[in-house]
Parts: sequence; C-alpha cells; structure tokens
Amino acid sequence: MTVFMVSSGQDTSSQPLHMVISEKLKEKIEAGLYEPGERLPSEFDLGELFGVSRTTVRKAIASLSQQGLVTTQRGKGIFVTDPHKISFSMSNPLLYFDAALKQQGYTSRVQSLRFQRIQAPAEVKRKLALTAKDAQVYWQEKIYYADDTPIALDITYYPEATGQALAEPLSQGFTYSTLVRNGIHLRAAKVSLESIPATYELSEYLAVPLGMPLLVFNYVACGGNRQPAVCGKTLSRSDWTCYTAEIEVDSPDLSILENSP
Amino acid sequence: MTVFMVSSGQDTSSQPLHMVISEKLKEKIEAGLYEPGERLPSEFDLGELFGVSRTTVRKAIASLSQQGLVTTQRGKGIFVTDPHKISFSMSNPLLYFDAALKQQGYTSRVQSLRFQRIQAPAEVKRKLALTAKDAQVYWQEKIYYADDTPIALDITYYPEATGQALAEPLSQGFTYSTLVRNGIHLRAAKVSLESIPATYELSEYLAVPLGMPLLVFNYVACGGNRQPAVCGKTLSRSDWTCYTAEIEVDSPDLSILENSP
DNA sequence: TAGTGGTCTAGACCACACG
DNA sequence: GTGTGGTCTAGACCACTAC
Repeated sequence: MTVFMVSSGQDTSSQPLHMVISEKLKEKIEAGLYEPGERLPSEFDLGELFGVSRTTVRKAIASLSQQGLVTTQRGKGIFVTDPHKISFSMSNPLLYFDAALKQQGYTSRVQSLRFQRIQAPAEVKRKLALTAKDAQVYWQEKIYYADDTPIALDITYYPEATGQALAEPLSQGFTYSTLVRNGIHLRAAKVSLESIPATYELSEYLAVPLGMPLLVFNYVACGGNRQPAVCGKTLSRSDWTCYTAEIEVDSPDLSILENSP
Repeated sequence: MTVFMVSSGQDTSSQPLHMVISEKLKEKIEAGLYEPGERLPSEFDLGELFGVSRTTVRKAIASLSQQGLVTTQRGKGIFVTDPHKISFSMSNPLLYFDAALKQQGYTSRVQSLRFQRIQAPAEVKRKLALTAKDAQVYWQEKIYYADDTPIALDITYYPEATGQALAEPLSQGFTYSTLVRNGIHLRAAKVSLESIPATYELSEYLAVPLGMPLLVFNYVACGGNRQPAVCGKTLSRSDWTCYTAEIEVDSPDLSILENSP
C-alpha cells in the first residue's frame, strides 16, 4: 500500500502524526465543536477519519487525556471533559481544603483509606521533631472529593497523642478543620510544592490516566506552642487544582549576586 | 507461538506487563544496580530479557522517562538520570531564580528566545492594570539553565516604559534581579502554582519527554508604588524544581464551615 | 451480540550516533 | 555499515458496556 509510505514518511520539518492529530482534536474541542460530555468517534473511526492506524490514534488520545481534555471509558467511548479548577490559598488563612471547596461552590467529602498506628518512619520523626527511638504515630490516607470527583489523595502523620485523642473525628473529616475544631490551633506551616506523574496506583485512586501530572503539597504545620502538630502531603489532580499565594517582600537582599556579571 | 498467548493473557488481579517491567527497572535503578549515567540495555535487548515486544518495552521506558529516572538519546541509548532538585522560596526574599541557583551550587544562565514590543493581550492588560485601548508591552521568552541543563521557560510581559528603558539588561539577565538592579524594587506579588504536561513544543525547549509534568509559576509583581511592574509565568521541569514557603497564620476563620456536619 | 477502549505482538522505515 | 531510539502499521485477544 502506498498509504503506508506516505503516512509513515516523516518530514524533518513537521511534527509526528500522533501530535498533528492530537492538535487537531484539541482545536476542535477548544473551539467547542465537541461539547463537554460529548462522545468522540471511536478509536477505530478516528483512525479511518485521519487515515492512520489505531495505535497512532491512541497515542494522540493519550496526550489529550493527560491534558485533562478528554476522559476514556472502557466499553463506552472517549468523552470531552467539563473543565474545573479549584484554587487553594497558601496565604491567610492557612489552607483549608473543605473551606476552599465550599467557597467555590463544590460539595466536599472525605473517604478514609486507612487510619492506623505505626512506628514513625525516619522522615516523619524528623518532621514532627520526635525524639523517642521507637516513636509511634498515626498514619492516615484519605481521598478528597469535590462533587463526587476524587481530586486529591492526602497522606497525614499525627503525633501519637493527637491521633489517639481524635481518632474518630480525624478518620472522618478534613485534616486541618478537624484539628482546629478540636482545639489544636495551627499557627504556622512549612510547605513545599512539586509535581510528579501519576503512578499506576495513584492513577486508580484518583481516576486519572497514568502519568497525568499531580501537584504534591508537602506540609509540616505547627500549633500554638510552635511544636509540629501534623505533617504529610496532599497529592492533587493538576487538572482540578492550583495553589495561590500573596507574597510581601521586606527588603530584598541581593548580596549573593554581587559577583555576577 | 504459545509465548503470545501467555504474555498477552492479562490476569485480572495483576498490572499490565509494561507496568511490571517499568517497576522492575525502577527498583533496579533505585537500588543502584544501574548507576547514574550508566546505559541500560537497548530496547531490543530489554524485550528479549523480559520476553516481550519492543512496543511494550517502550511503554515501560516512557513511564520511567516521564518520572525523570532515565533519559533517552536517539542513536545512543537509554541512560540513568543523575537526580537534581532545586528549591525556590516563595517567602522572603521574593523569588530570585539566579540567587537560588547560585546558593544551591549551580551556575545559572539565560538564553533569550525573543524580546519584542507587541500589543498587550487582554489578560496581560488586566494583570498589568493597563487602561489604554491599544496598550503596548514588551514580551520576552527565555530559557533558564542550571549547569547547562534547561530547567525552565519564562514568559514575561513588561510595561512599555520598562521594556524600552531596560531592553538591553533585560534581554540578557534574569527578570527579577535585572529589575531590582535597575531601581525597580519589587515589594509584593500575587502568584499561583499549577502543573501541566509538557506539550510537544515545550518538550523540545526543555529537553524533556512529551507529557512530563511541568510546574507553572504565574506571577504579577508590584513595585514600590503598588502598581504592577511585571507579570508572566515560569514553566519549570518538575524533576529539577520545587517551590517552598513558610506560612504564618493570623487567626483562622472557620465561620464558613459552621454549617458543616 | 456488537461495539468500545486496554493491552500486546511482529515487523517496517526513519533519523541519528559512532566507528 | 551497524546499532540505537522514534514513529507507524496491521492485526490479535481481552474486559467491559449496552442492547
């Protein structure tokens, strides 16, 4: 077949076929030609439409899926996503996931995956400033939902006393709100933000494709006594979440740059 | 061949083959059996090793590549990555990319892709609080390097006066440092952080695989007069960068949660 | 039963690196 | 020329959905 020669011939100056197809579909979606919720043609049909193999179509669709533009459902089809974005503030007040969700018009829910007492891993001991050699902590994993969509997996470690005293409310609610409601006021936090591609396990928990970017919010929060009260991380879907902050600058110190050209 | 039947039979209870292979290789790398810089067996050889097709090997490698564990080089092979992570502080002082790079032992460099006067897009007009209907701004795109590795693409918009006055230093240096050095002191900034998968274009600029997570740091920075002095975004490789902050909480307001269960 | 996406195979051509 | 990764094909089986 000459088709093979033509379609597989890569012009040095052009993108791969799967990217061309991906871009074309993206334009159609963003132009509204496919509306949110609508089903795209099947992989087989798209292959015939563009004159390429199903493998190539799948690679194009994988890219769109990773961008959060479409979701795929086995046995059903490929559907255009209805875009959402929830902002979480890192300034005052300290980050309350449930408050942010409610403020932005979503119902919030928590599904607890585990809540158990374990020997503190080294990193957790350091973050919580635990000195006992066999210090115990409570380890919780839970999923945050916004309107029945899983948007984040939270992994939290509580000091033993806290976990024991608040086992019941903690296992059902959002971390920060539950602590504050029970008299543990958080006054400061050290946080960091990074991003990782979804592993196979995470992709199943959060109903995202393998490799979709996730935001990782690492935190160590301190109570009124300046002692660490809780630490952990929140892994959230990058298509649903972002973090905001307002930064004030006292007096920039550029001395480190003095020797620069 | 019976091999086909065996290898293609998916146990309901198990992961796909490409994930199994990916995990096995990941374990070997993290255990140090493959050292940073070392070359892995070729895709063909890995296929024979694991008894799978080259396509399946490629899918496994793609996952490792997206996680930043390996890099692929056409005509040469697959190489284990030497991991790096640079922290950028969002607290005081305001984010200076070059200062952070220098502090953490890297040499910094900027490659300017474009620096030109354009009519301000609507979003830029809003962010810079420009009122003139046909307001002009300077648009700059540049790549930040750490030790000759491209780690970020920065897109910046300057008000017309600033861009005109500082065309030369701006086109060669880091945004914030150059502004401050030239008397434009930044006092506050509104920022947001999100994450996207690398597009085809970005993957070429930053030498990363298609779909690798990128951190997007959006900013609007104000000068001493509280007027916006610059806005833009920095897209950085998630395998090389993270953002940190220290948060102080005045008095948490939980009133919005009062009606919660 | 028919149709869909998920996985995998075997084999082809290309662009690139290296000796 | 040989070997490598990058792209693409044609075709297979599976699990799931819907009728």
